[in-house]
Amino acid sequence: MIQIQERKRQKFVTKINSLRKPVTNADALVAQIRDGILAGAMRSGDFLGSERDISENFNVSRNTAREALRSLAAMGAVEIKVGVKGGATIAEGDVNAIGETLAIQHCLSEIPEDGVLEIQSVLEGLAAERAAEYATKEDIEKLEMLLKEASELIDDTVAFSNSSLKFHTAIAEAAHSQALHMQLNSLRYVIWPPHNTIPQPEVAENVIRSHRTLLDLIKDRNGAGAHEFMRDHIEHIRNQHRKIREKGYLEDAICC
Amino acid sequence: MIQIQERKRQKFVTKINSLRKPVTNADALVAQIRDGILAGAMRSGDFLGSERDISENFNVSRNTAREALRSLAAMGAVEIKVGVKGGATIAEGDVNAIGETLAIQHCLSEIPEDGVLEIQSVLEGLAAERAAEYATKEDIEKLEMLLKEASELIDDTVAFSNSSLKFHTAIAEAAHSQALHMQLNSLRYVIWPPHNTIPQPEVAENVIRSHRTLLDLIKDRNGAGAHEFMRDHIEHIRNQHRKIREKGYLEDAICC
DNA sequence: TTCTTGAATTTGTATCATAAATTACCTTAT
DNA sequence: ATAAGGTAATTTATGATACAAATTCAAGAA
Repeated sequence: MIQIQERKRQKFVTKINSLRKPVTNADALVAQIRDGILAGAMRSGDFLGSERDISENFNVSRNTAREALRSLAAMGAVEIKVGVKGGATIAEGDVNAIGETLAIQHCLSEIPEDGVLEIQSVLEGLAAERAAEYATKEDIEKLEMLLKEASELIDDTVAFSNSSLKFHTAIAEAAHSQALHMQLNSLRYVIWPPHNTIPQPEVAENVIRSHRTLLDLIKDRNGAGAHEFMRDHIEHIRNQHRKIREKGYLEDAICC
Repeated sequence: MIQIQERKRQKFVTKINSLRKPVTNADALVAQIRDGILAGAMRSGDFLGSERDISENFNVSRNTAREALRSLAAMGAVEIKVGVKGGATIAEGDVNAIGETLAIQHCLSEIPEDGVLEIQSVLEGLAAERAAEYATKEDIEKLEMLLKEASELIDDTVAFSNSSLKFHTAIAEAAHSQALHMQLNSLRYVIWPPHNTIPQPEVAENVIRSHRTLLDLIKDRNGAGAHEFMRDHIEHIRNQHRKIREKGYLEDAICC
């Protein structure tokens, strides 16, 4: 059943709400459950009951309850299961949950991609440094494996690009900072998709060499070196994107 | 009316979808409109029609169409208006749209706040640097105004804290990087709320002095100086949070 | 002109009904 | 006793209909 009494962060919550219009019943229901999560009164795995339970507890129709649950599901706040023991439960945290939403916002805001790459440069640099400090044996093995995989895919542009992307993601994971991982994960959705092709295998080989150097720096526990190298790596990509925007084409091809 | 034929970024979209379960009709509808946005086929202001139009175009019930629109609205992808010329339109980008979702994910993921502050330190440092480079006369005036406002609110802890938060936000705006603004805006929701009280007016005066110095550096167009000062400023806060976690209390009080 | 009023449209909400998915339990056969 | 399979119960997914509330717009009154 649903019980929301605690309101530790009432003021914060009020502030968020003031930005919206809490007019409809469905919105009010969303707000109440959202606040319960933000206040810590509801945690991952807590069972909210079936749609029928919720609609009765809040004195709304099942439709309204369903709409509220759809909103919460879109935010990654609840998970909904069908069947006998089904219903809504507070979801587990998911570093990918905001990726979609952020990608949409970037599209609709027409945010200059140079600004995104600037942030990516800074954050990936930090990630490389932390990876050099905190990477486990398993992290290193995974990075070696991905590097090997990429070198075998050097002629398949799409597969190579995806593998290369996984390499960057693995570095973010090796940094062992969930916050960093989540932020980078969302930024990646914004930049990579449109330009993830690599026309020439020579370029791919350059990428492999860069990644090789980076991984060696991480294995040497050279945090400052890894940081600087990664920043240069991303700044190189940033420059190529800049060239594309200015000239409309690119002779060198983009890489990861 | 709704027409989605273009699929420039089919591959990307497929990849996102593969993470989810596109089983229900409502989800399929969400996916189609989301893909339209990501592919650039739908832009802010485009009219999607009324719920009735949508339900007929997609051969689903009004209920299903409504649920899809609720999901899209939760992602900030559409805006819904009531009345004669009402219906759903593709929303304008909103730098605050992801704040709520991200805050929820941070809550549910129980992401260590030290990691968030580390990122904040890096990004706010960058923001201060860019602000020193790109701030307009209006930006400077706004910062001066906020600083004056804060100094008058020195005895009202809550109001002072909010004003101080606005100062940081204004710096992010003065950097004139939408990407930076959006990222910082979302991170702020995570950290500030629980600890936004300042017990002692002396501490508030320290804050004012720090912000004064920072603003002067920005006015002097000293990017490197502003960057370093802001990082120290945030790292100071980060250390105080660390003390709270270790000792369970804090003698100095937290500040912004 | 300006204001009011009312009709038309569209979302918000409720209720009822059916299909599909999932679980739990019971039966049956080996 | 145990495993297999089938059946019933629960719950979401979807659809249909109805009415209330909000909003727009235009016609008509002052």
